Amino acid sequence: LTNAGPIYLEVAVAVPLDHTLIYSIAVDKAVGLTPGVRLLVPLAGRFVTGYLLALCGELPPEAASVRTIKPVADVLDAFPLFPENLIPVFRWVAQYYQHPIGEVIRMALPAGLTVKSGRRIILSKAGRPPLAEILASETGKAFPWLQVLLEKNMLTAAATSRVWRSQKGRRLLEQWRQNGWLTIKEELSAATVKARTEICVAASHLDCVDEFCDELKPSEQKTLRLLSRLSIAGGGSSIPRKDLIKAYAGARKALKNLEKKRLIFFEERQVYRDPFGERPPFFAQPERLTAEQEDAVKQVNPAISRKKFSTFLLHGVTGSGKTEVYLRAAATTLEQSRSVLVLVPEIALATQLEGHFVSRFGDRVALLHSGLSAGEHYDQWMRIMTGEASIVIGARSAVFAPLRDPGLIVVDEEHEGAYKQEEGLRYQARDLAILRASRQNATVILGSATPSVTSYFHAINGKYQLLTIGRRINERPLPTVSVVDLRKNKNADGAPVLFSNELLAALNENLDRGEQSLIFLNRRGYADFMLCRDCGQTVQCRNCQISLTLHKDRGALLCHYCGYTLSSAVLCPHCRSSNIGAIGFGTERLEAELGELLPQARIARLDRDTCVKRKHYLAVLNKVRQRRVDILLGTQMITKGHHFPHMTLVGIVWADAGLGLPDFRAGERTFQLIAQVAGRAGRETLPGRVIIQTYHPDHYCIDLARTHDYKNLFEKEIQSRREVAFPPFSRLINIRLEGEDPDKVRNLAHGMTTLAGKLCRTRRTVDVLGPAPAPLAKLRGRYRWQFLLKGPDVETLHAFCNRLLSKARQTGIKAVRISVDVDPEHMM
DNA sequence: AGCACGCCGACT
DNA sequence: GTCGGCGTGCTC
Repeated sequence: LTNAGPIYLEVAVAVPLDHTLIYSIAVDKAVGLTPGVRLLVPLAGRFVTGYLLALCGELPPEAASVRTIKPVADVLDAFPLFPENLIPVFRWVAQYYQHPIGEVIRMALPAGLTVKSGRRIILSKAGRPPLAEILASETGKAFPWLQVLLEKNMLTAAATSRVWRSQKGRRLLEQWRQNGWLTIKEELSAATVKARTEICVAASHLDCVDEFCDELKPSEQKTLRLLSRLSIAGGGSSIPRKDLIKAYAGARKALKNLEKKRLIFFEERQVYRDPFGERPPFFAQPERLTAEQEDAVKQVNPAISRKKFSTFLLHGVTGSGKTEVYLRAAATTLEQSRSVLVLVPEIALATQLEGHFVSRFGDRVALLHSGLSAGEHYDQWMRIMTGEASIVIGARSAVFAPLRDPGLIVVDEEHEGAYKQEEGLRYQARDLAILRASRQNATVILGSATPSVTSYFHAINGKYQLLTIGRRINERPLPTVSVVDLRKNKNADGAPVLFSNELLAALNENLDRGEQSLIFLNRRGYADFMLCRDCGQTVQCRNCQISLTLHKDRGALLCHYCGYTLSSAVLCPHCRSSNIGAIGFGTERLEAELGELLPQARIARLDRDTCVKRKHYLAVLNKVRQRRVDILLGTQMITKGHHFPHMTLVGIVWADAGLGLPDFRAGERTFQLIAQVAGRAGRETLPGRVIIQTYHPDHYCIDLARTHDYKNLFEKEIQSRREVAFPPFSRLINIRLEGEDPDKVRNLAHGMTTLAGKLCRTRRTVDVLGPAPAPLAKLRGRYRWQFLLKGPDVETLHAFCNRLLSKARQTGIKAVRISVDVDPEHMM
């Protein structure tokens, strides 16, 4: 380098800033610095984590106006955490979803890697304050944390940060420091996740162990032989010390001696925590493919070999063997020395697919999902980053997996709502999969038995290539579906029933035959709500104004949105009556009632309440597989991905539960749900049967689900979308306002909508819908309003949205938080 | 986010 | 008059 000026770095800081910042670093410190490493950078009087995006030799023009370019404080990584070619993807995501880029990167990376500066209070040994005296005084009452300080002699970083935030607390601390009573230690909050290492042993001369043995003690001989045997079996790699000691207790001492004699040496090696927990079941490769599978593979594989971006929609009925197509495509991709990313909608779901991939590709598979501990997540991430794992299976956030060169991205069950993140960065992982593939010249396979209307629309219009598998493996017929009208099923006092006579009779028959049944309900908890039988009011959450759900296990009423909990032994909050009871139904109530109706049946329940632990979930599924369960009862969770050969009956308790939701996709969702549950019935040699209970037997979604008629459902839905110009005929942005003052929020919502209306008149292409109170009008103590922007494409909407927000900011936005949801899926 | 700066009410 | 509350704007 001719000039010795500093190197400038473009850094995305992990705070809500919508642009990147420029820092400097001395040339000698920049040696080997690559984009993708974390940096510690000064920002407004503190230190925060930043991600290095780019290096440049001279000051970029956009930073010319900056008063002082600060030098980075530290380089936190020796190796990058993500490949450089992901950076354009991060930039795109930040732009498209209108989210700060540093936050985008932070959420893409494994949790626990963000460092920032903090403070800790330590009481001095000398010159102690008269604490006991102070505690009894006014000061003591004002600062309850003084008690902790007296007992422990220090405060944790978290506690200190709380004290520091209040001016009074800060002032007190500063004063005490001047008195010499305490020290305020400025330190970095340690990153919570680190690589785990273990000590491994390797022999210095592996091939001639016997030569040395004569001069060694028996224990040393034995240890050396054991080491050489294991080492050869492991392909010459070093062996964990603990494994040797486990195999031969005398190895501990012998190893020390052997090291002194220079016959072995120790090394520290990074180990990966095993995320699989229980090993997934083994699946053999099928001998042959069906004609339709063959056809799909023949179209996908050449596309993968071409190494150009292309998207396939694989529409295959349940049980048609889509997984085998994924596996063949994955094998082809690996042959090209490229890697594979497989997205699945939920953690629980991964097991089945994971089993197939592990059976076929062994330890080249890495798993990424929220069920992993922070350490496991980090380990998997690093296995992917180093290229040790070339196949990644993961939930939503795995779309950011640090694969250098993905050649294939599979999105299984692409219609699933779980691909949309509904908090913070509101991204659609399926859409991002396609975007990432387009940037990295990869092939995408979107797989589903019930594709989203939008994806299918793109497929028949040539944007994607449509692959259809209409027949199930071995020509197994689809289950017969019957619909039961719940309106005609009431018990003696006119109350609705949970189990119609038809469903009960079928359950009984199945029990007699020794076959398994599945009962599906789209609800959680014991009951929907508590109803006062005197005044007719329900018990609602005081924060969210929605009905509380009764959990009999805990004897508690629970708000499923904010977690507010109340004892279930309540009086009516409106009229103080004690004549109050549960109404509606959830899985717990179903379980209880079913237990009474069919006392001889072995019943198991799976829903999010029982599924917090993945281990428990796997154990229940195993019980079902081993036929130690007659009836499996559950929510969404049980609707997909599993394969139970003896499950021949599926009952859907209340099929139209979702039809009333304020959502233009409600019809599509209901159909998908029914079709997915029905697909669980009769997947092996036994024929399957489905019974749908509903209050709307004539609704087209229910009727078309009965006849497994996806094409017709699509036609009906696309027709109505066209009429009202909803996606895919337009794009949407939902703007949410929330704040503690209901009037301020409502006024701003109206003000912004009026403003948007005025802007519309100049730009005819955008429509404004609303404002309306959000369906959850009050959540976590905050009032919420929203309005929709509808336009021909996202670019137009972005531009419109930016103008609207900047105009609104000029007028003033006070005490209201505005968040933007691009391509909203749920209007909650 | 979280820090500095700046503007208003309640105290010495 | 100052102290301390919180609201606004900027961070390289």
